This record gives sequence, C-alpha cells and structure tokens, in this order.
Amino acid sequence: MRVSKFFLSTQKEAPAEAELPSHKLMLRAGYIRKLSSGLYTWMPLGLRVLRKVENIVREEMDKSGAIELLMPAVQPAELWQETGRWEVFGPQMLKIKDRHQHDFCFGPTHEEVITDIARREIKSYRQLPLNFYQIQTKFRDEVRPRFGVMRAREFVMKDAYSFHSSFESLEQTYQVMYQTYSRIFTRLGLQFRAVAADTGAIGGSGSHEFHVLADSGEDALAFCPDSDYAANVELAEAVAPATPRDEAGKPMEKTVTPGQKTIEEVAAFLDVAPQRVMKAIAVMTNDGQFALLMLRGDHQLNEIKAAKVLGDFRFASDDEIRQHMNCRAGYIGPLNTKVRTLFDRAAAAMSNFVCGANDDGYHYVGANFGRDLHLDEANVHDLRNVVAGDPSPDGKGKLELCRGIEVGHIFQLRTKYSEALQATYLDEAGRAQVMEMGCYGIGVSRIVAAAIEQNFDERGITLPAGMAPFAVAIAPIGYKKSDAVRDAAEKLYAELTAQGIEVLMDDRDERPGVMFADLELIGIPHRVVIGERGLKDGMVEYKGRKDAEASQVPLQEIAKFVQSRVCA
RNA sequence: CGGGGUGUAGCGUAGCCUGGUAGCGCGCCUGCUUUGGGAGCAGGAUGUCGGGAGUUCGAAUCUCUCCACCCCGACCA
Repeated sequence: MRVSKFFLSTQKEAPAEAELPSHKLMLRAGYIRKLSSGLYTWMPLGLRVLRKVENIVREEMDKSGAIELLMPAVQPAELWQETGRWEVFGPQMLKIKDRHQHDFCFGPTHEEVITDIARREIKSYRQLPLNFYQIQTKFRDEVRPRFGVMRAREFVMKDAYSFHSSFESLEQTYQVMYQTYSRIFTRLGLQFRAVAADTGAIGGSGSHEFHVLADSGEDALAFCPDSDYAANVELAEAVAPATPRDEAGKPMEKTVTPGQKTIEEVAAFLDVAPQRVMKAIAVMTNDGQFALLMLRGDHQLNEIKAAKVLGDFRFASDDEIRQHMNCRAGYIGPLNTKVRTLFDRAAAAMSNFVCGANDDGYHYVGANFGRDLHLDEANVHDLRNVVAGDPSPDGKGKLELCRGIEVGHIFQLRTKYSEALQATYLDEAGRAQVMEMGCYGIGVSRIVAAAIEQNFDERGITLPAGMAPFAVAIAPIGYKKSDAVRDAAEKLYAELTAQGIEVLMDDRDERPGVMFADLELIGIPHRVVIGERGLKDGMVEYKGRKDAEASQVPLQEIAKFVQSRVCA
C-alpha cells in the first residue's frame, strides 16, 4: 500500500476527552473516530488491525471445531419474552419498534437466537455436540461508555454457543475453548491471565474470564504465584483466619468518640490500628429487610459475595439506619441489637475490638465474642474482597493482586436457556432431553484497545506483529527529487509485496521527521529508511519499532534482511 | 441513575471573574525556498463562541433553560 493511495489521518494532539493511553493513541493515529458517545468509526488503518484480530480468532475457532454462522443483529421481542430476559435485561438493551409497532431489540447477546436455531434444527443426540460461533456487532446501552472502544456501546464480539447431550460433553468443549482462548491471546502476543469468575447475570456454573494485564484495567485479579490459582477479586475466596481468637482481655468499656465517624477517624482517635476496629455496613434487602454486615476495619465489602447470602440489596439510607438502630451511621455496632447481623470470617475472628455502641458519639473498646456478644456460626460468611498477602484458597501460598482488562469469558450455561426455550433432542432411547449449553465470548474490538494499552511508548503504538496494521514501512527521503532513492524504494516495495508482506510505502515526499513520527505513531513493526546519503555507500537503514538503534544494511541484502525479520 | 466538570475554527487552547474589535499554536490552501527527526518566509481560508430564551444601548462573557460530551461510583466482552 502506498500512503498516497491510502488514508492516514494522524494528529499531533489527542482530543481532550481521551484519558487512557490506548484511547489517545487510537485517536491520534487515526485508528478510530468518534461519532457519538460509545459509537466509533473504524478508520481504514484501525480496521486493518481489527481484521487482524478477527482473523486470528476465526482461524483458532475453526481449528477448535467450532462452526461459523451469522445471526441477525436485530431480534424480535418474543424470543426474549420466552426466556424472561426482555424485562430482566433492563435498560442496557436497546429496544426498538418496527413500522408495525412490533418490539425488537438490537442484540446485546445471542443466547435466545442461537437456542431458537438449536431447537428447530437439532433433532438427535447423533448431531451433538455442536459449537456455533459468529463475529458480529453487538449493542449494549452502557450506563457509562468510556475509554474509546474499550467500553463502547457498539462493539465487535466473537460469541460462540455449544450444545451437548451430556454435562461431560459440555465440560470437554469448555476445556477445548479454554485452550483455544489461551492460544488466541498467545498468538496475538498479549500478556494475559485466565481467572475463575463470577457467572453474573447470564447464569450457569463454571466460568473463566481472560484478562489482558494492564494497570488501567477495570477488574482486580487475585492470583497465587506459587500455584495456578487465579480468580477475579469479585469471586476470590477470603479464607477464614487460621489462628484462633485471642483471649478476651480487659472488660469492655463504652468510650466517648465525639464526631469520629469513619474507621480511620475512630482508629486514630483511640490510637488503635484500623484492623482492630469493626466496621458495620447497613443494607436493605430486596424484600425490605434491614441487615448489618460486619467487617474488619481495613477490609472492603464484596457486594457480590454479600448478595449471594442476602439476595439483591442496596445500602440503607440515613433515615433507615436511624429507624432501625436509633443512631447515626458511624456509631453502628453488633451489640445489643435484634437486627439481622452477618459477620465476615475475618470480623468473626476479632478479639478485644472497637465497634460502634449504637449510641451517637460512643464506641465500645475491648469487645469480645462470647463474653460480650453471642456469635452464631451460621451468620459467618465470606463477605470481603481479598487483599494482597491473604492466604491462597488452595493453601499453597499467598495471594497477589493485579489489574486486568476482560477480553474473553467462557461459561457453562447448562440448561438455563435450553429449558426456557425447550431446546430438546431425542436420546438413544427416543426420549426428549434438554440440551446442555456453553457460551464463549471474546471482545474483538476491545482487544485492539487492550493490546495498545499493553504496547505503546512515548512515540506511539508498538503493537505485536500479529496485530500491526502493516508489517513494514518504507520511508524514502527525497522520493520525488532523487531517482536513486525512488528506484531503490520502488524496487524494495515490489519485492516485499511480491513475498506477500504487507508494506506501507511512504511516497508522500514528506520531510523525514514527519514520516518517522507518523510511522512510529501508527505502530508499524519494521521500518526501512532509504536516502541518498546511505545509497552513496550502497547502504539503507533498518529499524525495528522497539529497537533503540537503527542498523545499516547493504541495499542488495535489505529485502532478505527484512523478510527474515518479518518472519521471525 | 446520583455526584463533579466542560462546551470558543479540523485538533489543542486564551478570552468569561470585571459585558464593548474573537485571539494564539498545530493542521489546511497558494507561492518560493528547504529535505536524515513533526521546516522557513510571504500570502490566504475556516467561528451561527453547543441550542433557545432573558437582562442590557450592547452578551463568548451575566441569568434561566434545554442539549451534548467528559470524569468519579453500582453493570459487562
């Protein structure tokens, strides 16, 4: 490709709205342009990268035995009403009406449609297992689109759905997908980690997320460097402390703590460590029940874990706290109350602790279970986020934390959708059986942003070879003025192109600085500079995008040299 | 949805508090010179100052209102 025939639209300055390096660079390099919140055009250059990702995903999916199809983006409401998700999915689903006022949605996901295909087309256990996939545009009306294509409303996703006549078969395909995903992210040249995950709204049992590791990632991940344990912090189990509670010390005292409401304030005021203070969080469950969640002062509530015990809940308002506890938030404690109180495992292991006295301006000091309040083991749960240094749940070391960008997610759905939509097949005995299902997603467009988040420097994008928009750039200096330069550049361009290498020839006759800056910004892994200065001695210059120094290569050898670098 | 903020040329911004000529850098167009790290000189084009209403002799500037976008918290690939 020649720059003169292509469309580069680089910018020196990034729009003010962009925060993340990947977002800024994608805009500056002219990969994408924003149309509206969460809606982006893939410009010619960015589209090449997106297609690279798509193709690798497609190749590996095909290799895994999955079969590609393409479902409609627009879906009728009836199907979603069958599974009950027309209501459940909520405002994230873009609902639209056709000219007959019939309800449709722009598909946020395709379980309903594929399961409808399955129930119509699959009759016999002999046809199973099957794994269908598509690469397609989804729309989710995100509460807060951000970070460019990282969390866009319209995005490209690879989604696969498998159907099985037994759970064992589902588990097998799940394993195959796990390995396929690992291969895909490896081929893309990304640093990633697979973690055990919460199954969220889609439901089902087994689930893993694949994360590209990046400090700007929205998810916190816990992993054990001494074993293969890895889980999203949402899910990672905080095990109960191994050491037994200390003996109760001095008798409990009610202490004045005027104006000291937060854990930090109370701890500082009483001159104790925050982990000796018990934190109370007041919530209202969906059925209107008021409850207290007790945590160690230095720990954070994990709302997903709490919801598993309580069902959906929200934080109680100040009025509700006053009504049930007869005191302000900040002075709530577990003593002398009939309110339902749940304790985190670590909170339940505290002794001689500080807690609110359920009396404005007072805390108890030296409180102890057994002596001062009864602890019912049935009320002890894992309610907190793990922190670095917590023991690994597999008992093989200590957890570390890192951050990641979720780019893939695999689920064992089991029969949630097949049952709702009556997707059945006939087994060996001729009886109708509900199919087992799995589903497997990859955020294709998100991968591009995540990859850049992991691969950039002060000059621009440094994408791995598998994703780069072009493999090689040729920068001729004095393209119009010097016959020697132009001839050498044209010859190299023809030679490399004939080898099937994707070359971008900068024939704009721009000044060198402009060419270098552009070619580095847009992330081309290999660059050949051809100028009269070098040609006098029969030399041209080669520089890898991540190399510190350029090297001189004889003109006669440059084609072979580049070829070997590209194929390395 | 709640909280905070911003809207001035394609991009980045000054001006707003204290009302009176809309300015700068980059980019763009023309010409000449230049050609190994975002060139120099000369000339040029581009703004309903987010929309509407109000106050005022006069509004980018003050007031109200709507809209859009961004940032921080609950969802997801």
